[in-house]
Amino acid sequence: MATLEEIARLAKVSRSTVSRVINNKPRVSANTRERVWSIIHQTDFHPNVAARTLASRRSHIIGLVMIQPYNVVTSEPFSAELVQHIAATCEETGYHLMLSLVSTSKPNTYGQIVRGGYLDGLIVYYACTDDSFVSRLQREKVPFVLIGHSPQADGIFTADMDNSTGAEAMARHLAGLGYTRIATVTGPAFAMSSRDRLEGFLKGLQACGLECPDRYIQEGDFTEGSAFLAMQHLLSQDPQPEAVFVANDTMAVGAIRAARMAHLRVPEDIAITGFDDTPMAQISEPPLTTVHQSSELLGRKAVEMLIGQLEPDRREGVVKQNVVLPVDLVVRESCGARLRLASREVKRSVKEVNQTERNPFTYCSRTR
Amino acid sequence: MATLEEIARLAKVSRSTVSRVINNKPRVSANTRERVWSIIHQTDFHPNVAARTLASRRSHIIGLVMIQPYNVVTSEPFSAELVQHIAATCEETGYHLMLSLVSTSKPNTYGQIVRGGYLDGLIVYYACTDDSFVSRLQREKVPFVLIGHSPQADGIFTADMDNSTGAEAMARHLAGLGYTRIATVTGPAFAMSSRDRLEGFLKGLQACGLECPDRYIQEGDFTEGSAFLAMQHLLSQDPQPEAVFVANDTMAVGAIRAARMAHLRVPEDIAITGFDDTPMAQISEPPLTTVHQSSELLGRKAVEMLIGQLEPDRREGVVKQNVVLPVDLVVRESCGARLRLASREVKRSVKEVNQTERNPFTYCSRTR
DNA sequence: GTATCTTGCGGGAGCGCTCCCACACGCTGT
DNA sequence: ACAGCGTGTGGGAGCGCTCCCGCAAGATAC
Repeated sequence: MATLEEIARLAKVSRSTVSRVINNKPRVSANTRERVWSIIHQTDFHPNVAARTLASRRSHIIGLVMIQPYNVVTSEPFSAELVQHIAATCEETGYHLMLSLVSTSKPNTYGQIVRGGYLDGLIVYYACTDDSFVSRLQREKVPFVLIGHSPQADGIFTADMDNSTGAEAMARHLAGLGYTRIATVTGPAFAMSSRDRLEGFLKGLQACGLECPDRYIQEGDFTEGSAFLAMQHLLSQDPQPEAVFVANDTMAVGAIRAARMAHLRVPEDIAITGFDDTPMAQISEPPLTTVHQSSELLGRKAVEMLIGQLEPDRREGVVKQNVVLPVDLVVRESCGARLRLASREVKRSVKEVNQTERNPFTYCSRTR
Repeated sequence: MATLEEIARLAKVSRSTVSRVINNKPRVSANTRERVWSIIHQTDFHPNVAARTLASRRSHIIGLVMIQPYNVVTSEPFSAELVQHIAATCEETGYHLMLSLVSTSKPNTYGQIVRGGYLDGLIVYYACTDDSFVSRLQREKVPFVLIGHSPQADGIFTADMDNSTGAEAMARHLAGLGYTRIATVTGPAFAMSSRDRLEGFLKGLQACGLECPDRYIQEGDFTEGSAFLAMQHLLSQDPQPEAVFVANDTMAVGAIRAARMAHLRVPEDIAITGFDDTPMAQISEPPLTTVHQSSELLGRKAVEMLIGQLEPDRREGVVKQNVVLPVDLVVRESCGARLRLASREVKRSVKEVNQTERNPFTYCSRTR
């Protein structure tokens, strides 16, 4: 494989000049520049990345760290899509993406990944609330962006979906339809997103003058099976809930299955809603009312924020440290209007609170 | 960040000795070895990867190349899982994984990815039948493993699921249940796996003395929507098929939806089967009879085969060039026994052909 | 006319490793 | 006694780049 030296020889210039041409640096005459490029193309020359990295201390590689087993790519379609979009955005911006699965069971991978010094920065997809990894990155001043957020988020860059507002919108939507006994199946407690969704949900209910007793709150782990069990618990309560906000689509499908098994019709006998708007939400029977979040937006934003740190002059506009991306409520058939209509106060409250929203969400009916 | 030099100074030895210790080379006294390791641990030293790569010409990074848009991670859960397992296996074997999405629209990424010379090898996840990328790798003698297979597969390493045998088993299973008018919704024609599945399906029918007229063969593109339309075409045929072999689970769900819309019950009025055994297959109503393939097995095998090429002495046993991994027929509720029983000849044929199988598949009833 | 600046280019010194060779030392064999 | 060998260690060259400095030649200023 060719080297800079060789290209220089062929173009009858020096190594330095070839380097300047390749890196688009000034102080090369148009003539020389063209001659060098032509040789480069002829020989299909690509500079050796290792040498370049060693000399310049920039690898143009960013690492995507996913904590295992929580972020198992496959466990939720949203993660899979996210990876996809992060990879695509990297490719577009001239970076390469290194995929690192960090196991919570053997945390020694930190050194391997970070200290080798060939990653320009990291995107950390960190569902957990524990954050020794994150605080270490912060201490060692490694450039990184956290997907999600952290309790002590001062000084770190984060990009997150607005889980809280999404859940809040859903609670208000259900209240607005006239449901009063509204339960929830949450995600696992260690996940920040679970907490946010629960918090938003409760806040939304409260804004509508409704309450959610503890027995109406069941924890799942984002898998279909866990929701099946959680739902059975909810259905055994007296009185039974009229609507259930399930913290993701996969689990919502499990909840529907449990409802069916108890001979309940959805949405006539019980309303069930999801979160994520995965393809499954459309296919499910009935199609799920859910909260749409854009993995593309999140992925792009995260990469953009990281590159903003790495290349200050490439930064477009002001970069916020903590970005929260808007979500959309998507109304489908899995919850219908209650026969008994919502009380006047609730309606007013729904309307009112919606108007004073910081992160405005749009109601859109996406049916297939 | 520390360097070898510094460690050497602290341990009162030379750079060379530290290097020998780190790389586990012989000719270092136990005493020195221990002293050096202790310093390394104390300082949390990790050798600079770029320098190492430059000097040794081995990066311990392998690239996973996925052709876009066909291999969109998200489009099928199987791909997402595969990526996951490849990444995990790399991590375990001391390699790192670089994720490269190659767009078919701008094929110039080849140089970027391969010619930079910092990838030890590639795993190419290449669903397409076109293979300019592959033949170029072969020409330039880049070590790689192809997931799937290629028409001119001589001299290249491939790992693939036994799509053909899986589809064949499914055809025989349906025939054995007494169905005679069996149709299929195929995957896109450009994908090798689509072709293999169709081929195996037809072969299986033939072995049972059944035929599949062209109008019973509809092409989909592995998405739910495409199968919905394809199924509507099939249902408009006269006579209607009694059973439909759909080339993946996602599409099978779409086919069921179309059947329902035509007021047909599954499996009573029409049997529908899938392929892949994704989580959806269990959740679907009714649960899908499908073909299980292990993304873990495939991912591990591919990495293993690549490392076998990169490090001949690490190779365990004989390495086959073209590995075909077995699949399992999984019987669930989406196809039942036909009222009219299978003819004696068909039964005999099913039994007979199953016994002479090269890649034995197991029948297992996985119900939830 | 000399002094100063600009533009275009070349050469040298690294970046932090690996790998080869040299060399000192203790051991065995004749 | 000395050659021959294996073992532990150090030093130098080099991997293929980038980046700094130096220098020639022309342009501009006084």
